[in-house]
Amino acid sequence: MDIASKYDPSQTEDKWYKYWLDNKYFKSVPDEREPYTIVIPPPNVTGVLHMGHMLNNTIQDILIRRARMSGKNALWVPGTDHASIATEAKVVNKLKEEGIDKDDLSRDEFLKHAWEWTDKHGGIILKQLQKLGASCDWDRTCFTMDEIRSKGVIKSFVQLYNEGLIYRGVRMINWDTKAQTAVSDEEVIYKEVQSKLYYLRYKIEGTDDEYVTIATTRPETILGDTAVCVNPNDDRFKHLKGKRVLVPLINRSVPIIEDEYVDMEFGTGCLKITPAHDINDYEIGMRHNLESYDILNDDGTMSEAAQLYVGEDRFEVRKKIVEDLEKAGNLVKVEDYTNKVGFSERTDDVIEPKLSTQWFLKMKELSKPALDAVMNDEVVFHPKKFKNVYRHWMENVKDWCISRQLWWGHRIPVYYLEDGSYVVAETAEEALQMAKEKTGNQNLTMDNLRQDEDVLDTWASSWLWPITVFDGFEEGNKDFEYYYPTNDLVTGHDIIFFWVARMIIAGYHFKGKYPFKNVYFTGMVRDKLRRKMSKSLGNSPDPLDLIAKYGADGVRVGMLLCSPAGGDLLFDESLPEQGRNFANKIWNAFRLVKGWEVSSDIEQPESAKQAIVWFEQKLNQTIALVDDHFSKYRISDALMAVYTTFWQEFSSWYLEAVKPGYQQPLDAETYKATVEFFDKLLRLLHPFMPFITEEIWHLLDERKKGESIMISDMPVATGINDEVVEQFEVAKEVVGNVRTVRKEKNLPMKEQLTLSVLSANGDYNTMFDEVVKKLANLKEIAKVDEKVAGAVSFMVKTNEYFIPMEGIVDVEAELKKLEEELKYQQGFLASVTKKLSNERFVNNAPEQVVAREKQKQADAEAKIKTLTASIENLKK
RNA sequence: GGGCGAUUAGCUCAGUUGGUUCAGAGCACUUGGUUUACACCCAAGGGGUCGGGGGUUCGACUCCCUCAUCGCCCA
Repeated sequence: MDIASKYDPSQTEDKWYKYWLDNKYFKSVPDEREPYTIVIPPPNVTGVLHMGHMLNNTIQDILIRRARMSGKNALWVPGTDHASIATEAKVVNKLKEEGIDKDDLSRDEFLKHAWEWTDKHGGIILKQLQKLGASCDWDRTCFTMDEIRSKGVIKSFVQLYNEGLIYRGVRMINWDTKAQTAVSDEEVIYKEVQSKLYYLRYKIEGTDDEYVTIATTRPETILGDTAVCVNPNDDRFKHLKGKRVLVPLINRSVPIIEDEYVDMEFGTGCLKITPAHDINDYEIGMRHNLESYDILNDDGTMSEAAQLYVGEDRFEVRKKIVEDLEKAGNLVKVEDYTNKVGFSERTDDVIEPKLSTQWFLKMKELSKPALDAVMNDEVVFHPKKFKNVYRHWMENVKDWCISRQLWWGHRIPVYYLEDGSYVVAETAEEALQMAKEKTGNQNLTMDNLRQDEDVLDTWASSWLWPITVFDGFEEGNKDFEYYYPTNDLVTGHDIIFFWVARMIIAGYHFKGKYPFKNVYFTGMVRDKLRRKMSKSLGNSPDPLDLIAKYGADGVRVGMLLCSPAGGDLLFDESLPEQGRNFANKIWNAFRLVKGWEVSSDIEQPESAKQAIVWFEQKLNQTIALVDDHFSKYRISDALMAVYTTFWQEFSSWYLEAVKPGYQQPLDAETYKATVEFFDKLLRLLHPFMPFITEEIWHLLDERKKGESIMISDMPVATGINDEVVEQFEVAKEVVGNVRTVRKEKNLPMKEQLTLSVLSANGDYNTMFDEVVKKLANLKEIAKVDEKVAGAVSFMVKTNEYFIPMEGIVDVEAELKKLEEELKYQQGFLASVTKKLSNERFVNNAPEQVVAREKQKQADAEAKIKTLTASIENLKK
């Protein structure tokens, strides 16, 4: 058989993905098996795949494939998110490029454009996931704005409203002037910026030349000032009590008030109060019954209430007003200042705190069960450290502003009557019925009702995701009953509040049960310089290019090799390269095995028998280790365990040990065992590297039509004999020592040597002698009763080994080596003896530990005896 | 300003209830090796006072305090 010496992923990946799809292996329907479910964190419908998705979905696929091979009914539900503000912004931009202004469109016209855009670009990202090998049940693909999901969102709103948890109110919210909508606290990103601190003086009313000086970073907001505030404990301002000052330029008379909120150390100790445009000022305003002037329009220009600069942009006004204040003699000084300013996560607009009428969800009571669930590990976080972060947020949770002044989203199911009152209903028809009952007027028609213009926050649909993907708001839904709660959620820790916390809240509130049992938080993918990967920095490789270059398996391995749960992953192309190299290693191991001529006429060599005895145990040990890692969600460690087992143990030790001589056939028994080992290793590897394992699995042995490694059984450990594994480690050490001697003494590998062994306590174990002979290229291993003269020696455990050198032994070098070893052993013995002569150690330490120390002591003593004798011998 | 976390080999990180002279892995590096699966390879090797200081303990990379540096989240 002619097999290429390099593995070529492009020849296999699409082929096998199609095969899996054709055979419907990803599909899941409820049956008698135990379910294992993951719901995908839905990517933005118009988004493109980035490295974060790669990491995330690789992990999900690994979990799903492993569960599927372990006898579970595994279901991975895919889908996309309508991403209200992000998508709307994209559509607005696209229309602008076409010369269309959103303001000129009706709601319906705009939505038509948005749907067209969604249909065109939506789902590209899911196609990209298929390249990665994602084994999602694509027939179940959901969209947060499709019919079923929308119905669930509306139902949940109505329910929460009826429970008294949703209210409408005027509150200070975060206003995005670009998107012209409110955004939630979580959508505001605080960034440090270089700005100026302006010191402005306000004339005290009724005086000619007395002033108070305040400091502000936002001088344009003085037009909305309704007070100046000092700390009541501040002696400097006692004389101002009860007086009033005049706001510069507009000469509005405002009171001087006292509030402990004011930091006496900051600025001048005098604070201007603008209740309409600062959250703290707002609260002070509430306490002191201050007036409030909203000086900004929704687009960020000055409003009529500002009196001056009406219609001009807030940042332009900032420059102008400083000049005007200077002219008017109110500007005292300007200092450089670094402060933190809130920016919109989506539009990067500077957020304006603004008073606005919005819909809110009361969170305090709602979050209680969700907080408890995580604290007592009913929902388990991996890694645990995120429990603290979660608790902190949940204990300080604020009401959630759920309305957005956008069109792309779920329209709020609130219907206003002409008198300003409203009804809340799932449909317009129901709303009309309720309105009729409410007013007693049976003649009302739809025309008398006006639905709220706003839509809901995107997360108000995604927080229901684990429920709505199974249509869980329908009573008695079989799918929901079978698959819910789901098992694992895999997501970035950056959306712990946006999404994870709220899903848990929704799970308990609507279904009385957690939505998922485990949460695996991935880190952020960063570049080598620890910068977040982003489009604007251009530091993110295109995942599809990477797949083309290194293969999906290679990229998957690369993502995982360096991604502990919750820790950031510093991405570098050397990672997928390492993954690709590993794939090639597997390929060549296969090439070797497949290239052997197999004969049932020859006897199985003793060395092969021994190697098989060992590897069977070694493999068992690895299987158990991998199980253990998975049970603790140490997925990188699990991969590393299989990686080293395949590369070091299987390829470098086992295959070398059973390999026949050049152009010699292999006996049938060894071949059979080798193929079985290979098969098990492939199955262990399959969740990590689905494509190459499927390819080789089919080439390795006869397979029936429709068979696949992805539905084969995950190997299970069947009792490990540690003694065998340990003994082989000794054999490895002997081989390694012989190799070192060869190198040091320039003995070619081809030259057969004789190894003599002197066993101190007669416990020399011959279990793997034949393997040692083969791998070290030895004529024989001879047992001797006394030291061999004129030989190079080394020790493994308490046995001393000799390689005769026929007169070319460098006595000085040998002596030096032995004396170094002796010194080390003496130091070791000293430390052990010290420990053992410490009564408190012997009395306090566990028995096992003491016994181990005693064994160490005995071994060291034996070694020292041997070494001393050898040195004496050499000196003769 | 509040909180969380990190600091271990040149780099990225493990080190799982404190117990082998336990300081480890991968990559990188050095040296040697190719007619006999793979140079995307094989073999051998160098390299760290576990951020500094203090404490608890028979025993500390591991627990406590403190300082320094860095990162993240929140206001």
